[in-house]
Amino acid sequence: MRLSQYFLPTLKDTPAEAQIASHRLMLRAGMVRQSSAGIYSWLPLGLRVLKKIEMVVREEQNAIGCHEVLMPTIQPADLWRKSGRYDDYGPEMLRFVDRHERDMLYGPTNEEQITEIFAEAVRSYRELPQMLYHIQWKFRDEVRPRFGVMRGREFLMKDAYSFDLDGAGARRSYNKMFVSYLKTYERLGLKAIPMAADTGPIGGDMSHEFLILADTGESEIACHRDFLEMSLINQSIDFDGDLQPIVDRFTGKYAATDEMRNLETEKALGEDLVTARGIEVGHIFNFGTKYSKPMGASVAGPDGQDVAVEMGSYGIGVSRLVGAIIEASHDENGVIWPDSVAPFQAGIINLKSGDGDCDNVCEDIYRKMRNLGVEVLYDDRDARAGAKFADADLIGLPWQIIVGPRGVKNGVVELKNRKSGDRDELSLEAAFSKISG
RNA sequence: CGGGAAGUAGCUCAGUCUGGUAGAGUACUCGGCUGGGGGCCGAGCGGUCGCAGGUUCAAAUCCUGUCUUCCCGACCA
Repeated sequence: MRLSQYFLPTLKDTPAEAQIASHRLMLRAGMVRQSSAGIYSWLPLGLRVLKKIEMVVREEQNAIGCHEVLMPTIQPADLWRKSGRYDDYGPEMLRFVDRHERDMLYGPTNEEQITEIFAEAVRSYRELPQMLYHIQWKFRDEVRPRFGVMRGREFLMKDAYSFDLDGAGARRSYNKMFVSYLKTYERLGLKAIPMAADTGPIGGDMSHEFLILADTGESEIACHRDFLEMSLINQSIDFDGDLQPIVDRFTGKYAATDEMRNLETEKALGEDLVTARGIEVGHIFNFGTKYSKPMGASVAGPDGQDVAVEMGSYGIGVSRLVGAIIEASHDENGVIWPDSVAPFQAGIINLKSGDGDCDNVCEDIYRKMRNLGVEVLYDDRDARAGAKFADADLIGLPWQIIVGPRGVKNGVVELKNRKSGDRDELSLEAAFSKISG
């Protein structure tokens, strides 16, 4: 992409309404613009990041045999009356009436919708287990939206739903999702820690929140030091095998959100206790037959008797992750994207646009990188070097190829790594191999 | 929903206390000089001062109402 032809309205000043780092940087980097409180438009750069996160999430869901669907944003109130939640949900649910005087709502979540779809289609235990997910915009009319896209009213969420014949099956589905989430967050460059969550009236130990650590997190958390070292990266996981050992490993040590903390346990941990601030980026939940019973989602079991299916739901806040990743990874100059979600893998900074030699070298690099399939943003604007550096750092290009008269004369380019700040003078070939490497 | 703050040029803000021709920086346009970390000089463009009432000869400024946004708290299946 040539920057001179792109739509990237970066800001030097921080708009007054933005207080926290991710909100400030998303506005300054031209990723989003606020429409009204908690509702945002996504501009090209922000949308690229959103789509990349979405893609990672999608791939990991597909990898465990969860099938993608797409349910509507608008749902009929009757659906929610069936589950009893129409009255329970409160003013967070945006309700309205269509032209035929039917009560409608903008979905804050989709348990009812998916349960109806499932109930209508599945009759036999032989068709179980089943897992379905979608990535869709939701709306919750928060009393007080804040933190930019992290606590918006309209937000993009991946929500998945599992259907099993019995508790043991539900546990297997839950474990699949649990491990899948660990992988997903690692791929997104995040350290996510699963923490036991309040299961409300359902009870049991089958609910976890996934929190990432960031100094500006919304709540205080505490966990065992070992969590900082745990990783699944480079491990091939057999999702059809027994996942309980992995789940046990990630739930065996102490980890608690604000309201779940136990001071005695923490005292006993001593030096091994870590306290930090966290941002919730996912929540998985087993709720048994809470929806399947009232919504009539039952199947014929092996004995021919109908049984209500055991269900679970599994959410990842996709749009929230954009902000969360920035909170976890930025400096005073701008965003530092993990490679997997960076809007562009590399940038070319032409320090002297209009200079024949510099232009030629940049064009050459630009063409070659595109041929190699590298997503590259070429800053071909007629702007000062300083302005180009500032924008490149602001939007967080992981690799920056800096082309100036000095290097061109010597047949080298300068390669800067956004994260480390390291700058090396290299041949073009060497730079390419570093970027792709 | 309780408490607090702010709405003036695209953006960041001054001016409001003490009423009297609408300001600065930045961005943008044009010209010139520049060219390795958000340049310099000059000339321009750009504002129903959130909105509605009221007081006054006169309101960005005082009064009343209202809308919007932000912050703290409560809330966040």
